Amino acid sequence: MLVNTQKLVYMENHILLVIIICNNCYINIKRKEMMCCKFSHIIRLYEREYIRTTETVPPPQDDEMMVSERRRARRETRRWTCSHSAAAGSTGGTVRMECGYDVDVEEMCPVCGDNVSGYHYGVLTCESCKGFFKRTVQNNKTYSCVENQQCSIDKAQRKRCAFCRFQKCLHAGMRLEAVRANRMRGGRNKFGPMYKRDRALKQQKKALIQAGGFRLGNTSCLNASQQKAVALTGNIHSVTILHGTPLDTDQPSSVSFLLPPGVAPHHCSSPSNLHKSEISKSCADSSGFAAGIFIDPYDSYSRLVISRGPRVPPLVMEFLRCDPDELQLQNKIITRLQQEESNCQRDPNIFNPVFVLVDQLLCSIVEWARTSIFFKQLQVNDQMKLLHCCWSDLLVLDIISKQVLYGREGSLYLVSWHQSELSDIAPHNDPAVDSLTQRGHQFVEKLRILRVDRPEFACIKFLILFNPDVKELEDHRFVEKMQEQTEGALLEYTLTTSSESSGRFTHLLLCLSELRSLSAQMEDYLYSRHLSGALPRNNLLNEMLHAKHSWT
DNA sequence: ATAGCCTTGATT
DNA sequence: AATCAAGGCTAT
Repeated sequence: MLVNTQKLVYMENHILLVIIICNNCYINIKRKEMMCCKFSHIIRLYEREYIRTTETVPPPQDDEMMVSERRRARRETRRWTCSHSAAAGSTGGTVRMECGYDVDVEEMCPVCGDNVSGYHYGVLTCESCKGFFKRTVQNNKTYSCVENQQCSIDKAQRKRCAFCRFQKCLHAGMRLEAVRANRMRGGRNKFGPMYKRDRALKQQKKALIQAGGFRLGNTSCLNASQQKAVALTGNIHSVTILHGTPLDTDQPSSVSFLLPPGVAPHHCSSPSNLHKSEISKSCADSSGFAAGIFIDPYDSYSRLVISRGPRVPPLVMEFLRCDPDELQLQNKIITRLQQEESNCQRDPNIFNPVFVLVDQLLCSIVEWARTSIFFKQLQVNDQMKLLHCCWSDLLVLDIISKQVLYGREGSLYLVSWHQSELSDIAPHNDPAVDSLTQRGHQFVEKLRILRVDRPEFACIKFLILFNPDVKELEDHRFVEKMQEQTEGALLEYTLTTSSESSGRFTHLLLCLSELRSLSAQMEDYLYSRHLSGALPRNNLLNEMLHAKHSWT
């Protein structure tokens, strides 16, 4: 396939990664055509830009390494403190504060506020509460409270009321079943994955706080209550994590059905269905960075922020910020459709607006991915592998989410100012298309009933994008970690918006499986059209189809 | 009884 | 081999 100048001029309005993806295909398919100098020039431009963007973003730190480093620091501090206090003849606790050990608010024991020493019986706690919980459970102790069972438990008073201390342990999430009946030493228990997930959640918060620090100058500008709020979010919840796409048609050759004026998006009643501009505004309201990071429920300003809607976890907020501006997207689609139509005036039969639309959506999806948080840190090879594997899932999700968020029943929302009747769009006799549109329609209805909102769609997009099952990734660990963090963020969000515990989260993951099945069907259909020569050549859709099938 | 440190052993 | 969350030991 030849790259012509017109195509490149057209594409420079879009994204350089599109060209890089084409580049990959050229390497695989027709290496000689890579020698096109204009093309190579743009590749170089992209590479320069890629290096520039990745160099400015610090890589996320390995959470396990951080935990082990912190522990080592604690151990050293403890030793230092002990020797120091022995020499000074004082108790360790106060000296520790003076020795310069960076007291991390996130390391406070949820029971007594002492420094945590690691995960114990399901929760990050201090050594003393670990021992207390163990003794209580192992020896079947029963306590009683001489007051009104509401004793305050802190480091100084934790010995005063064992009853309230134990209650607080249970309330913090410490698990009776983690104390071994057979008293076996060593080894690991079934809570390992839970600890891992909790670490991922904490790491996600840390990454965002660090990112916030870059913009704010220094995290030390947080006040005490803000820091405390950061520390208090993110307890482990006992959840079951389940691990577990269309509407393309043969069209009459005209874009007229897309162009008339008039219908504004609706179905945006939920506070979570904010458009990007609204999200930006909400972010600007909160220290110029992701709203919700520094929320303290006891602070009056934060209460004001909270009262506007559910607390959106910081990572979800970042995902929302990555969402492309819907209006700009629509303008691109219209411009491209008009452009393609005028290009095809001599031969109207070769112009198919739906394929142009799908191709343009694909371009936008790739642009979104390339500029998105974390994804842009990956090497280009990994970016391409991930996109080659998930483009159809993202495409279907994009179309489906538009129907759920902005569409009307019985209509197909394609651009904001016009909703076509399904019957206008799909006058066909192709059973494959019928099946796809029917499945797509049912799926949209299902998601409408579920009231899936923008933050959830944003998370699902990243869950699709960071797929650790993609083979031969150079940085598989990073992708895996991002998937975990995204899952954690989605879980956290659903827990704040839904009363049904982790049920909604599980439900959304099941929807994701359904989406993948739908997208596989769509891809098969598109590929069959591609083989029969019905798809226009020289576009991204073509490249994607080709790339995926040349891999598998 | 408490709590800081040590030992153990499955998992990575 | 390193990790780390269990249980164990023991000075207070």
